[in-house]
Amino acid sequence: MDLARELGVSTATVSRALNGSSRVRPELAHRIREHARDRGYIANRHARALSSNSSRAFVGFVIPYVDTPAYSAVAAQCARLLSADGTQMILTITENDPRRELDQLRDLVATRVAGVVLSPSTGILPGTRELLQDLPVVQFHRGCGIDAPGVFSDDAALGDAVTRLADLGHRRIGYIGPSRSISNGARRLAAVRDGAAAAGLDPDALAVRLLEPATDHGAGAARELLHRADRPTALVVGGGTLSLSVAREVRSSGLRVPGDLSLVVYGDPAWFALHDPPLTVVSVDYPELARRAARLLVGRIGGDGPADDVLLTSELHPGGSTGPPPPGA
Amino acid sequence: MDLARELGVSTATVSRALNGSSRVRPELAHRIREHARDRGYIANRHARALSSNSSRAFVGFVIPYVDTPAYSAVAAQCARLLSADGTQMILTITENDPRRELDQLRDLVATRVAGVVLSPSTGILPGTRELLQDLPVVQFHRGCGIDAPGVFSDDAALGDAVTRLADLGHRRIGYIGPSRSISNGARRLAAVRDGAAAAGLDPDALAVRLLEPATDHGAGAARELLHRADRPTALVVGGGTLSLSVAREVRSSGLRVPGDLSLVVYGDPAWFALHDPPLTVVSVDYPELARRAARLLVGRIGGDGPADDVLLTSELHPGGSTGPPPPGA
DNA sequence: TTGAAAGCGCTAACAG
DNA sequence: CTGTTAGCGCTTTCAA
Repeated sequence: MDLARELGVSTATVSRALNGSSRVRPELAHRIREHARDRGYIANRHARALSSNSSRAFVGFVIPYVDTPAYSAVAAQCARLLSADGTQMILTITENDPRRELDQLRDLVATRVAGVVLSPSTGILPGTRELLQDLPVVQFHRGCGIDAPGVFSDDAALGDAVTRLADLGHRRIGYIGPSRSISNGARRLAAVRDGAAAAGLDPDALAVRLLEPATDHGAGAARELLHRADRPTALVVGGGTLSLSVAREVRSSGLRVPGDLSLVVYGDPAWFALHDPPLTVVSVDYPELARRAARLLVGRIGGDGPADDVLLTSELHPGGSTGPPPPGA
Repeated sequence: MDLARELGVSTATVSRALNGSSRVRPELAHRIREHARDRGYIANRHARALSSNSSRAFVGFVIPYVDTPAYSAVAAQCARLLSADGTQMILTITENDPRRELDQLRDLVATRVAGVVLSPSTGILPGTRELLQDLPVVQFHRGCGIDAPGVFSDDAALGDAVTRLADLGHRRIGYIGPSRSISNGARRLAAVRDGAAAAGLDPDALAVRLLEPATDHGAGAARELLHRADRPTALVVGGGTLSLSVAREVRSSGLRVPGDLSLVVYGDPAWFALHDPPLTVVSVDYPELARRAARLLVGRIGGDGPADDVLLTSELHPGGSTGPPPPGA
């Protein structure tokens, strides 16, 4: 209104000029924009959102944690990509608590977000499911059973790792990974079992330890496995945070890697290269995962038809931590 | 309006009931809330923000990156703490680009955020400074010259590290850290120099290499230092990402740690414990940093008077990567 | 091409 | 305690 008054035009014209409508005389539009800039005018997004009820001004990004490479990399990328569109990303941490998840989702609906990127918590609530139904959603990293596309890692490289270990002669292979109650836990375990089967090993003969997220850091499971009489000659880990603690536990067990024990971990090869020898790592291209998620969300918001899941190929990044089993075993 | 009609009351009463005003008959209030819940009513935050012009519905969180432990941990904590208040955190990545920073800040002003947590980019723009003036701001990790409190690490442990190395007998100490153009780069260099001086060493005799953020990963600087005729017998690194690449470079140089070279890095001890021997690490309590930042911001928003900077004590986490210099040196 | 005016969904005086 | 009503700052018909 101020601008309109000062320039002797109507608010409608100002609005049109500022929004780049072609239905205003270019010269006038230019003058208005100039004046707005000089005055340091910044349009109120709330008013805008309230008025034109359809906008992609905000999206939600709902994840269990962010202080983990997987999530932080993707959060960063998404915020970056979306901001280019003028879309603001509201970051929300569930800590894997279904109750929080629901509350936060409700808050996001309250700000009428255009869509949501979601990495669901473990025990997703019915109310949450309901909210999600009338919202463009992209699942990411983990899935819950809702009808929305998602971007995931195929985690096939975990299977490759097992196959390769079996080919090296390992017969007692251990696997420590996230619980099956998370979708990616189930997927990773399946990959590992497939890998064993592919090499002619009985999947049920694997020494498997599945852990609830953030409950335990895997050190206990590793210790237990490594102190058994028939301890595995190779250990595969299916989670980033788990990998760190398992690697530490292996170190403190005094076993030599790969002499006594072959070790394959999950996460960022750059960090696991600190280990001596550099660890063999199953990794995913997180920035790419993020790009796909962002693109998918934009598509959903844009009203594109039903989209397919994106399954990114995981990679087995060879290090020096795998070798033949020790002679005695 | 729907709720009001359906219950035969006015919108004002509904609003009051939903906002927990005491000026409505408890029984009625209860009935209204119940009905709202059943209908799945979720109040529009934009309308709310527009109407009651003062709200802490949104805050901005503006940082150069988030896929780095320092920032991701703090982002997570802040989002967590603020969401307890019903405040939504808009995450924004500048990539250390002043232009983006300004744009994003302008967008945040457009959504009338109650305040901003900011880790300024290197060459902050005048326009940015101006925007920041009439906004509750908390600086974090880095500072720019604006009049706003901040939370930082004191980085004094970097100085302790140098002192300790000098006490072990090291005379040629190298330092690789972030450029002085970032405030924490300057602070860390100062800490290192102080540490040298405290041990009776000439600060100017340190072999210092300062790097622009994200331009170079420190490997080059490390290589150069380690291949000099009078190569340092100890190396201190003043940045998390730098530490990783320097550690790798040291590894590939073939020098033994700490036999040939003592090494002190910066970051999360848990990760650097992967190295053999575990590296000595200068670390900061990031969750605590986040808590302080969140608390400070809430204070600012609440209109508390001028607040002081928070300087968190950094810690020297001893590993096995420091020892006396090699006999010959 | 421009203007007048009616909302968007809520809160907050101001009355009663 | 409750209702009426006037905005909050925009966008968007509908006319001109």
